[in-house]
Amino acid sequence: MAGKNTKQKMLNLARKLFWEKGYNATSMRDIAQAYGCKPANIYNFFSQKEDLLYEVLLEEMEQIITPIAHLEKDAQTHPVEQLRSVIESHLRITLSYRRSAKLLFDVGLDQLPRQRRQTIVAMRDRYDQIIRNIIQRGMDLGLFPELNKKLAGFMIASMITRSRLWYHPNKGVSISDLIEFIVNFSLYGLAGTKQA
Amino acid sequence: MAGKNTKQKMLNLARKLFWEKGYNATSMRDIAQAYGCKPANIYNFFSQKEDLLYEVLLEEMEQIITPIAHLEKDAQTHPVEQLRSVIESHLRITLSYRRSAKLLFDVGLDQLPRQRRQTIVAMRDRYDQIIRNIIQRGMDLGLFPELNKKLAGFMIASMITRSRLWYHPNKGVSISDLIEFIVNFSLYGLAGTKQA
DNA sequence: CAGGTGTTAATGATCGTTCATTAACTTCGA
DNA sequence: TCGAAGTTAATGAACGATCATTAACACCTG
Repeated sequence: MAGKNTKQKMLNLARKLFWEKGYNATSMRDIAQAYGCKPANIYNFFSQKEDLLYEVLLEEMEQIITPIAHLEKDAQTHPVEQLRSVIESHLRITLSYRRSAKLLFDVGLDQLPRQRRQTIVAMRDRYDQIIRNIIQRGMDLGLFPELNKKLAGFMIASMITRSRLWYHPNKGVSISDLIEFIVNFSLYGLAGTKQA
Repeated sequence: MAGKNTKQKMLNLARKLFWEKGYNATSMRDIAQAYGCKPANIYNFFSQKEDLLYEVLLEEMEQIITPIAHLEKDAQTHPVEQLRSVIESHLRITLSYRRSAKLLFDVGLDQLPRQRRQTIVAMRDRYDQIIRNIIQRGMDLGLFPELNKKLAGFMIASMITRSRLWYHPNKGVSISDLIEFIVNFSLYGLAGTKQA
């Protein structure tokens, strides 16, 4: 009855702890204690610790990609508006666990076996591709000069991803402010950067 | 006799392993094996594993800051040239261990006790301050509009830092190319971003 | 001989995981 | 409707592995 609920609850606690303390630094005992049970009990719902990590990373990527998947091939919307959508969506998800200061993603990927890692990496690649497509459309419209799409995409993603490390709310900069800042910075950066 | 040499050699191997595998994933056995000795032997030169980490992070920060320390108060050089210096210096050091894919810095800081962590963080803050000062000079000269220096500094540092994760040489983009790209991207981003 | 360098072995801690067992609750056939 | 059977969730204890670290002891060189 409460089964599905229990599992999701455990997963949520694991996600919280993973982000706060890192994957390896979070023990099954930690997760059990947070839930209020014994470590062994978690194995009724997840067969390995790694399963928890995998589901966390998978859900994270799905949250990031789903809202912008339609931008993969969208010749209608203005590229600038598309870029704003991507940045806003990604940044809001990134900062939704504001308390955390760990880049779970970077470290956690290595803990997964090859197949699972490839699944996640494929999603990340798809994210990168969406950004590059948008930039390409901007170039086609003459909004940006010819430039290296890959590099530009990495720059934008880097600014978003690392904000998790330094951003704190209630310091005069709202998330909306930050979105606006990165959008502007990116647009002008793109517009001015003429290089392969 | 070979004492100083031995210690430095161990430290270099530890640095290499820390960057490649991460701090916690690197055991004293790993370091000992890399050097060709037993784990206990390392304790003749370092009293704790943490000492190795501390020295690695300290040297890293010194390498980053020393070449640009004079830019903290330099009213002579053109701000654009100053920014280029910072980006070039930081990026070259960041990519000097190209093989590594771990952001040792982010994860490693938490492993240090408060005082040591504060030492490192103070150096990082000083780095941030240098960038902000440069941006301020650019604003004073009217090169950039009034903008949030902190945010802008974080953006630039983020692009540099994360390049360690994705950059691979021999893929058509040289380090010089990348420097040029980030400099341009930053300059135009700064020039166009009018926001607090 | 003295001291820096090495070895072997052990310590205590923590980790992920497994196991047998139990309690509560649901299901279902007679 | 009653009770056997099955399922789910929780428990405490233990296993084997690995970790950083230390102690006791040998070696070699000056």
